[in-house]
Amino acid sequence: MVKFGGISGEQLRQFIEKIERLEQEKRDITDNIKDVFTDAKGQGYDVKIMRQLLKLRKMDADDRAEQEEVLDLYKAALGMIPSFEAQPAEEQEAA
Amino acid sequence: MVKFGGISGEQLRQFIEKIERLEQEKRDITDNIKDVFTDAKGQGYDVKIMRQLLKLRKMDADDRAEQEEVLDLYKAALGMIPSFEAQPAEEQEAA
Amino acid sequence: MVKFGGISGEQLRQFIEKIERLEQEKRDITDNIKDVFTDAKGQGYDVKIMRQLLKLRKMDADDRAEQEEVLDLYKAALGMIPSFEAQPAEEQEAA
Amino acid sequence: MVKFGGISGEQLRQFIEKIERLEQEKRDITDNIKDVFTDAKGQGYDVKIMRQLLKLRKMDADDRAEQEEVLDLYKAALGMIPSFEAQPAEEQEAA
DNA sequence: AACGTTGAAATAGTTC
DNA sequence: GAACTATTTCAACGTT
Repeated sequence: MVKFGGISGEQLRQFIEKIERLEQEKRDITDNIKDVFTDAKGQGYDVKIMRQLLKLRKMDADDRAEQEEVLDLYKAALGMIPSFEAQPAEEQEAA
Repeated sequence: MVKFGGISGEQLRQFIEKIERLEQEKRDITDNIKDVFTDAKGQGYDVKIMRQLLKLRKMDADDRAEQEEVLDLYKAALGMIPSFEAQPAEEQEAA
Repeated sequence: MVKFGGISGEQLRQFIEKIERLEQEKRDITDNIKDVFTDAKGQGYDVKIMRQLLKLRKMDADDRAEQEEVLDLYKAALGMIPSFEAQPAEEQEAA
Repeated sequence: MVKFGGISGEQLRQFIEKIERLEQEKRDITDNIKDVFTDAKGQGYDVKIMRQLLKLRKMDADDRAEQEEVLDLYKAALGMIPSFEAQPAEEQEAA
């Protein structure tokens, strides 16, 4: 049921504005993060590697196992398919 | 179930190569676009302004329908709630 | 203290941990937003419509300045070229 | 008679519209690619792995060497920093 | 040619 | 589990 008029409109407005405030905070934090990366870069650190570090740290043991599983699957998929040599530009004759 | 070897590998290879072909086409088109810009520049046109023209026209063409849709919903949902103005930063004239 | 890199490793660690803290804050805020939606839903409001409201208000707030800027440029660049309409789907009033 | 009118406006319009046509073609191809992925998925293939295959095939030998170099660097960065254990949530046993 | 900026593509997460 | 949205990542572009 959608509420119209009176106190309900006021309530909705408060919800909306609260969310907008929170989203603004989120944006601020995103900017802060960007600043930290910029600082680190200025100190000679490689941002790309930093991102990899963060990603790795974010993974707990379970996720990491899964990740390796995916990697294995990928290797399996690649290695076991005879017609796949991972050379994008070359054709080989069918056996 | 992942398929290995035999006809399945062939099928996968065909999917992959099809995608590679399509991506190549995409790259070709990108190059064509670049060429058009180069031509236009050679004719004395300002590429930067051309890009903004394209952006504007895209907004006009793509977003207008969606925007109006959103607007309709907005009006329906909100138009009757007196305490809600929907223009966060601006005042409109009283009806 | 440490044999590799000394202060550098420490410094990197501080950058990383700072980012992790900020990302945690972001996640917290995301959760807060979710909670607000949940509350609003509990009060009978339609979350989907609320999202569209937010979207519209964002467009109003953020894009208006940029849009006008683009528009000015567009007018400048194009206004004098009679054969160029720039409103692909609509007619404008005759001058 | 203004100097910006006439044939110049026409020419600009042609450039713009040509680009718009090319961009549309690009979008069509993107859609085609999506369709191929959907087909492949329907045949039981894992889209994520397919993307990895494509990425790998895209890399020629040089790029792959560079990639491994990056990986090594990452390992170096990670392994040589004693304060980095890459287990964010766990305590490490004292040495 | 590195740099930051911006726009597109991919991934992850959420809802129905 | 399928679609939609949000977030993150990647690549192109102009700039210095």
